[in-house]
Amino acid sequence: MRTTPGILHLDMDAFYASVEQAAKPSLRGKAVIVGGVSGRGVVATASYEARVFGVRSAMSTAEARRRCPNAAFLIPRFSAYREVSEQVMALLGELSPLVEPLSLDEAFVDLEAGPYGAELDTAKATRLAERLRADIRATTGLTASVGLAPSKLVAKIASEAAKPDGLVVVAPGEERALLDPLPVRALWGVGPATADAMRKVGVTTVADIAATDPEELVRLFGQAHGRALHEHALGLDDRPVVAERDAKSISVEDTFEVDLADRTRIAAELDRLTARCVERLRAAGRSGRTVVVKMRRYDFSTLTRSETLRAPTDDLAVVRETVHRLAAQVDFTGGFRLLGVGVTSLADFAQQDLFAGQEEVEEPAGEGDTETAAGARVGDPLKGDGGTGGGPDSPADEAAAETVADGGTGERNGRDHEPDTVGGSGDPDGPGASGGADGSGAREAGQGGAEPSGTAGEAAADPEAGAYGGVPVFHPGRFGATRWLPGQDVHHAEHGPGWVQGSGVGRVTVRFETPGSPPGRIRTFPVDDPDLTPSSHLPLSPPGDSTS
DNA sequence: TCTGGGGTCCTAGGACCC
DNA sequence: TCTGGGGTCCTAGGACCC
Repeated sequence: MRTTPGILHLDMDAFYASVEQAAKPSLRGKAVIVGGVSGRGVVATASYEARVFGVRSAMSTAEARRRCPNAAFLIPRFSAYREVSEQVMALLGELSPLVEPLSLDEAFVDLEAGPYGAELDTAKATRLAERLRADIRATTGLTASVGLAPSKLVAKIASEAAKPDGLVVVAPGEERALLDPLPVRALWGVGPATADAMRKVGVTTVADIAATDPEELVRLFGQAHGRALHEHALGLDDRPVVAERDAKSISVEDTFEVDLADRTRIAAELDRLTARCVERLRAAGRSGRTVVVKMRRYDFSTLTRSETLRAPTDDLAVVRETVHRLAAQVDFTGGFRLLGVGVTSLADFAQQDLFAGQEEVEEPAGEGDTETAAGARVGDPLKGDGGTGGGPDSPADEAAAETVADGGTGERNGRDHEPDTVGGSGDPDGPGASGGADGSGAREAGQGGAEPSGTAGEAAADPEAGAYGGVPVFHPGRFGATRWLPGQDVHHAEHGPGWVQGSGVGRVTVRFETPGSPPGRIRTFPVDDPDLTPSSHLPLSPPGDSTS
């Protein structure tokens, strides 16, 4: 346990909503709600002005509209948030190389690992935190709350206590004074279900948990959770700050405004999701071995079906076939409100295309060689061992494989009926041919994207923004209709930059203002006005630039 | 007009291996 | 042959977090 409050937790205040207020002068001081704006949307972030009316994160947008009908309801603009986030994370990086981002607006910093680590005491840590908050305000115009404590657990709770725009320092030995009176929900890992179970046995505060027999907690909440709960309630937490974490899964999902019951439509949506998922997989330079399909029914019951391939893949056709095989296992009666496609058991294929065509692929010798991209992608599937005890197996050798090798495991999931599972398009050819197939696969995935745009950052942002609105990003004239989403950045040939305030009945209302301008005025146009185009976000101007 | 999207971690049971 | 313990892999579901 540390003897200084050397762990810092930073949490930006009402982050998305605050960025919107900074970007849109007319919204400053007003209720702003960022999230899904469709019928099934939920609130991502509400400004403090909106919270007065009881609007909270994760509340349905419908409920938020009831509580705060005059708020501005905006779709999230992730590319703008990402830009601000990078500025903030850069400031954290000046304090220590050990920065662990939890999301765009939250991070841990291990101050002891940084340049001030040696001289660190409570007073020094406090000065660093105050300077950080001032720097964040100076460069972004936004406020942040900070917790300083000897552990991650307490630092996070301290930053929560500091909100908004505050700093709370917890010196070693003071942890329990902060924790004891808090409701159990304050502890990390205590959600609605755990809190409910605790209430039933008379445990409502963190002090109550601390006073409970750990064995009782294990009985109620399982080995891992039970133990952690007791330790955390005592303020004990020695988890380190971890800078780089590799993603363990990549997934995409869409909720539909109306439940989908039609098989053809569902298949088409699964294809779209698969393309997005594989696109992101490849963009990350990864490949995955387990494919997951997620389907949520009208009653919110959720089912998942997964299949583990014999080797990792990033091949669109392979993933698509697996997805359809999995979907075929479920009963479509009643339809689905949500469909999702994911890939887990990720492996690195970061160098794949750099060495395509150069790298020798020695199939027989390539036992588990994940360094050789093509070798891993092409050779391993043909090996077909997959750790299940099966023997040699390849698309070309299907019959032989069935009789010779795969004991019970191969049959168990019925995969052997589908020799294409791993081998891609069933191409039994050598590595060279498959390498070529992979190249075209990459192009295919790229073209499948909504907006083939220049940077990886943009490509990543677009699907997110599109998903929130429940429609793809705006395409002029596509399908003969246009849809403008509230909060969206636009540019008008005559009036310049602005943002969509609302649209309907063939008209779209735009407010023309920029981060550095005074509050702007509103104008209304036909939705198909050729002078009006979507645009990328403008950078936030430094505070003080504004004339307002 | 109840309940987004992208993740992580844990549990439990069955199969299989030694 | 009728009884096992430990370990790993796979699958499904669920709690939780931001």
